[in-house]
Amino acid sequence: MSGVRAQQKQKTRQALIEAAFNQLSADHSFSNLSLREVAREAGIAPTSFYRHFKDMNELGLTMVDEAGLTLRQLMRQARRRIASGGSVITTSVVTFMEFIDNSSNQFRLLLRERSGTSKAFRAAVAREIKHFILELAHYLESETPCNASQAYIQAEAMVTLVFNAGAEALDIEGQQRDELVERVIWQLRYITRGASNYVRENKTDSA
Amino acid sequence: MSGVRAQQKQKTRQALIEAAFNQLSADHSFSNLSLREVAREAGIAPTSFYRHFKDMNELGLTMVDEAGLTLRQLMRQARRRIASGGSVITTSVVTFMEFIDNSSNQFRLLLRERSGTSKAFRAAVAREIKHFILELAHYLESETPCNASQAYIQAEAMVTLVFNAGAEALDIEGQQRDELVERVIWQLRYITRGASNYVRENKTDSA
DNA sequence: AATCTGAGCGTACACTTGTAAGCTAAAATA
DNA sequence: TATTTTAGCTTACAAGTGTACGCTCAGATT
Repeated sequence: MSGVRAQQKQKTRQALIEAAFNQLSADHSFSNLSLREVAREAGIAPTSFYRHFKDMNELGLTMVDEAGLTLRQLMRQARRRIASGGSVITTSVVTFMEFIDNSSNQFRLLLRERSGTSKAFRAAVAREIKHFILELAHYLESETPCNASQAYIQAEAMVTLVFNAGAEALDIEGQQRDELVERVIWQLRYITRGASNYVRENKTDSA
Repeated sequence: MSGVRAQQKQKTRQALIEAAFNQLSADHSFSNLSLREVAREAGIAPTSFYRHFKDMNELGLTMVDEAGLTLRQLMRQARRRIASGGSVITTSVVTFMEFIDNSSNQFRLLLRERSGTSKAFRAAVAREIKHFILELAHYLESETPCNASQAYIQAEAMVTLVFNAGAEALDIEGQQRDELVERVIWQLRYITRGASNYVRENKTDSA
């Protein structure tokens, strides 16, 4: 059981995943991919595809998982940057924009399948985004004065805004892009300020 | 030139548009539609399709326009409700949720093509949403103390959050749905409060 | 060493797709 | 009334799709 065989299998499996990601672009979504094309780019016969995935859906869900993983790694990186003295909001936004640029196809997959035609896909993407929100909510709850519910609502809004800004960023460059980033930063500030303001108000009420 | 001919043409043109909308659903997006299927449902031969549209893209852009129209009508309705004494935020959100329910396929089209594979589609949807944002920004600027830039940033955030909540609402019902609506209402309040708070601060600074 | 397993292949088939070409007949025009 | 226009039709084709079936032969197992 040296695993020469299993190793090779893993390799072509990964080749399929990468082939699929490579074929994603601004004008090619996952549902546009064909099993045959993916197999061709991965260098195997169409029918060999089935040795690795039941169908294209299964490939797709695997890809969503992989994109989610990238996203979580990104979060960790952002946290590190913040810990070493960056502004929370700006650092988060800038880090996310790097994700858009460096892993645009991963992001595109999440973006599109979030509202795609497969319920399983939508659920998978929603799960990944929820991770994101929960982590942020946890951070907000521990670092700012607010309860769990307020933290979650706040985090959800922030993630939604950043994610959406990312989507818009895909189509623009240069100054327009900078303006977009500046706008979303202000939007996050509004959220933060508004939330903390309501918290203070509640405390006054109950005092 | 009684127009019997032109009238009939308009009728089947509309039949094509409606057939296409009817074929949209939770698990059937515009890019899944085929010219033949649409023609079949509209009751004409596949090749007759070309008497009305150059290709499916042209049909799609027409559909986006139609959905945009529905959206603008919705805005007018919301404004009427607000004028007759409703809470701005709650009324807007509730009205939007009615749009999601009553015209789900129109909404689905905008939702999906916003991040779809055709740049023309994305631009068309972005344009419709921008109308929405600009109208709201104009309202905010005239009814609350803030400058044009602040109003726009605020309006953009609010529209993004409501639009996104709509997307999530498509997949859920009942209590979860109510909770979602409540969350987005709070998010809008945070935005409003945060923005007005920053405005006050600026005034204090410059005074 | 003998046997089994399974990743990858080639062939084949039944479908669906977009659309080209040319016809028909009814409405519009002159 | 004679002519032109055109919405819709039928037929036809080439291209691409998913996948069933059965083979091979290198690696794993016994």
